[in-house]
Amino acid sequence: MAPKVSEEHKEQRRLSILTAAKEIFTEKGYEAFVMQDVIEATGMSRGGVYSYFANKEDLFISLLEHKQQQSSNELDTLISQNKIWDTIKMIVLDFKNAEHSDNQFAAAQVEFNILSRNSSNAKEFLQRRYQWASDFLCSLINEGIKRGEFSPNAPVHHIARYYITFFDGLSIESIFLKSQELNSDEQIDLFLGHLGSMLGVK
Amino acid sequence: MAPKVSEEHKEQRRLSILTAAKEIFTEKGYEAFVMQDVIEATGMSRGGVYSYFANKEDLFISLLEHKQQQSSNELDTLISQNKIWDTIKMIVLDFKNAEHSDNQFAAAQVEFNILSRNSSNAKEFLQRRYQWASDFLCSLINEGIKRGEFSPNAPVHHIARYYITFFDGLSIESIFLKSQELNSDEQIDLFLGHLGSMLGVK
DNA sequence: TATAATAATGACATTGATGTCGTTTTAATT
DNA sequence: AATTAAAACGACATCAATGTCATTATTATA
Repeated sequence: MAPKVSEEHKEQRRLSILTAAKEIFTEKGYEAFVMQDVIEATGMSRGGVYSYFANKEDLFISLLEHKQQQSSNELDTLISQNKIWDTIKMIVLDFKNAEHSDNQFAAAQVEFNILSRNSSNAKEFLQRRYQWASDFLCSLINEGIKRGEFSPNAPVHHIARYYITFFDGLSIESIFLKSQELNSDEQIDLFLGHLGSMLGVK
Repeated sequence: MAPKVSEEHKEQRRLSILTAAKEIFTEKGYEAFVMQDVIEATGMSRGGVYSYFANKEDLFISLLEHKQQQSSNELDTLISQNKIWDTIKMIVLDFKNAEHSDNQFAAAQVEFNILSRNSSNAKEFLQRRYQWASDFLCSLINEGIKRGEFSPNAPVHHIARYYITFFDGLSIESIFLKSQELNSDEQIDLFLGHLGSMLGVK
């Protein structure tokens, strides 16, 4: 006559699956991840997990959406309190100091991008996500222009995409190279120089 | 008392497997490729194919080695007949005009890079290969310096790696985006500008 | 033409992951 | 305490791919 548990409880469950999944995706990457892992990690049953997420793809997309929501909020406050160029530098340099696990998860994401190219669901999601990232960067740059910090010498959306490309490239390579073989720090410095000159930072 | 067939014949067979495999890797990507595909495409038997290549990984690595040998020769003549900067521009701009299938194969390569991060065999191969590419670019730049074409404002090997990173990034993105969504042409132009300025082209 | 070495075949055992579904358990309501 | 809606369980059928190996076919030599 009544639902067995509260919405809250279900949300809790969902979250605990997502949390466990994130850890496993980070550790093993996307392809190697199997549902069994999440079943063991949460202690739930096969059917239980499947009642929350239809499959691995659904699980991963939900995870990305969840993360996106979080970081979106954080960024808003960051921007309101700092110069745009300082914010950008902060984000970029964060990549240098990122936890190993952050890089590992970024790798899993790249892997997902690639492996999902034949899934129309995932592809649509990825295109939206790319668009979102690109738009976000554009709006960041435009805000900088409005505030008089930048006068770019290339179309804003090209700069934004160049930015994304560079970090996608770095993400892949960090998968199979140690950061000193890759010279990622130095590459990031070079990139930051180019970014500054494209934006015409004053 | 005699081997059944000539070395030539075996080499021929090997080559025909590689050729078929390349086409399939291009079409389907690395992960989706299964040995059955190559068996059907060549008309050989399962055991036959396996007697030439131990598994998918072995097949793909052999394919890359074969390709590398080919392009290495082509490049040598290119360099001897042109200015280094013109050669570099040619290579970069080739990316713009590349056949769709070339991009597709590049995507399969990126996929291989990522999926093979837990295979020590493949990882070692990839590290060697990255080193080779990086060294090749370095020697290209150094030749340019010797000829008085360049005076770079950053360490040569950082420039080389930056180059590789950019194209790796572009390869990934071209997997799930059309080139006009990606603005790959414009990104390449931006990149070429940065490359020119890093190299101090005269 | 016989034979010996080996290339080529394809059926098969094995593995591992997936998603489903009939059953059992649980807890909110009466 | 009894009822009942639905949450959770886990055994299972299914599928797809892998690599092996006993058998068969082939061809260069004797």
